[in-house]
Amino acid sequence: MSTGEDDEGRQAWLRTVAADVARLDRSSSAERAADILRRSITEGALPPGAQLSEIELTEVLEVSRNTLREAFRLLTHEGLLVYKLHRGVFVPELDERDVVDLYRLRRVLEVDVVRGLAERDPELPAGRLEPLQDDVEAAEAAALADRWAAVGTANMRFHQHLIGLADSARMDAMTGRLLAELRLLFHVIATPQELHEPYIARNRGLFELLEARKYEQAAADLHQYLLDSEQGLLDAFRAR
Amino acid sequence: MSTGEDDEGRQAWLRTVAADVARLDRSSSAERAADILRRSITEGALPPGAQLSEIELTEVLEVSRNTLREAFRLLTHEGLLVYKLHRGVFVPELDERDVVDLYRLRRVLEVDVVRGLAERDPELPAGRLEPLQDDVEAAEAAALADRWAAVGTANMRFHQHLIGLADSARMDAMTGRLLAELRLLFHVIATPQELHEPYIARNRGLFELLEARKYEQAAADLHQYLLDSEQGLLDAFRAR
DNA sequence: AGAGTAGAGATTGTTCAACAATCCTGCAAG
DNA sequence: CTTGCAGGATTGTTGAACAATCTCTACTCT
Repeated sequence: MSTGEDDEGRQAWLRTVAADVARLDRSSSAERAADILRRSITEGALPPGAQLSEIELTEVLEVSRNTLREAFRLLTHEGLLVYKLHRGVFVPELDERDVVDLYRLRRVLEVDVVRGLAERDPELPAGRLEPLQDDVEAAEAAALADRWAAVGTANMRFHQHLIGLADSARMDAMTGRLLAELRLLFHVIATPQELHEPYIARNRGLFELLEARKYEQAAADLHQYLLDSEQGLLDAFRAR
Repeated sequence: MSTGEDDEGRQAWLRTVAADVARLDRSSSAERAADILRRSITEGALPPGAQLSEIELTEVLEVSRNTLREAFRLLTHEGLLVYKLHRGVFVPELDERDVVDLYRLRRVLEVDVVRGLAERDPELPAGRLEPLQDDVEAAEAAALADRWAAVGTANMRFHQHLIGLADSARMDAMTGRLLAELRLLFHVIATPQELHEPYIARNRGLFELLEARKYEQAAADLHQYLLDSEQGLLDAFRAR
């Protein structure tokens, strides 16, 4: 390995490796258990209101009670579980006020990210929008296959990647939480198709505006997009 | 207690009591330990970079290792500690990029809250600004007594209460985290006076604008306020 | 019959002791 | 100066035990 090569590329490579390493030595037991539970919750196997028995789960997940409780704590702070003292952990039951709260934050964060792109457009490396494109196409493909849960997932990832453009670790973390909670809300909806379908095309529209660097219009569109999405969720909620 | 009294006051009272009860049956051990550690960290007794030994702390805090680890998890998700697998927990060392990241979020959230006040001004109950006034006065009093750490605390509370005006549980939680991390940054600053002093008057100015319902101007002021504050922190950082 | 209550059983909160897995230190060898 | 290898220290995880609290049933009293 020669010493005088370009520093920027080397730095980028170092970060990639560091990220890989960090992914490898995941604190295993507790986080592995949390991963499994997280999927069960976001995919709806554990519906809102369900209680998670410690004894039962120690057997299923094959971890000790202490480790399981650490997994609970992890998920608690992601908003996917709530603790009730001396009564156990439950999958939270979100209501319409949570919808309003979540969408308010989504609007603030996402719209700001898109607006902020205008200022730092020059320094934005090429190919930065690729993850967004992949998500759009994944959603379209899933829709054709009538897999509406997968459509919802792809749409979520689209927004997560959108926030990712801001290069803010804290925004990423917050968005992860917000979207996880949103998933919780989706499970009370009977017909996921009409909930997700309209936003496949709108995501593509948004992506194309970003690609064309029309950031201000993209921000305006996104704002209305999120208002509509919120309204749709509220309607579905009241009709349940 | 008569039955026909005004409902709004009663609702408010019920919430107060509920909050008190919730505070009482705090999951005790783990959260109590976390409280102590939190104060030690935010007050600087545990400086950034310090490692927290499990054995040592079990003796000091008089809790078991398992409970202590749960306290660690709590603080980890507040951003006040970081886990390094098989190496222990550490007080994080934030750098200039974190300053930029934190302030970006502060600007987005706080400015949006103030802007949002314009729309819901009518439904805003009287006395809602009182906590802000208290914080302003506390800061002024602490400054007169040359207690600059207390000034910093009061200024922090001012912003926390400002966010509180939005009635968003998630914004409150996020702000709590952001401000806690900010406190971490303050400890690398040698002279807290020049860092906090300018913002006593600016907080009062902001409060008066809010009281006068000049929300748009308040938002603009706050935006610049936070830009200046960020710059001050960055300068102090580079001069360390 | 219905309301209130006491107690049994189940679940969570917390502790302790032990062992496995990993990291850090210092030292020797190349 | 780097590499490889003990040995000691620290963390990760487990299982069992006991205390504290909740829930539900059955009973008593009016």
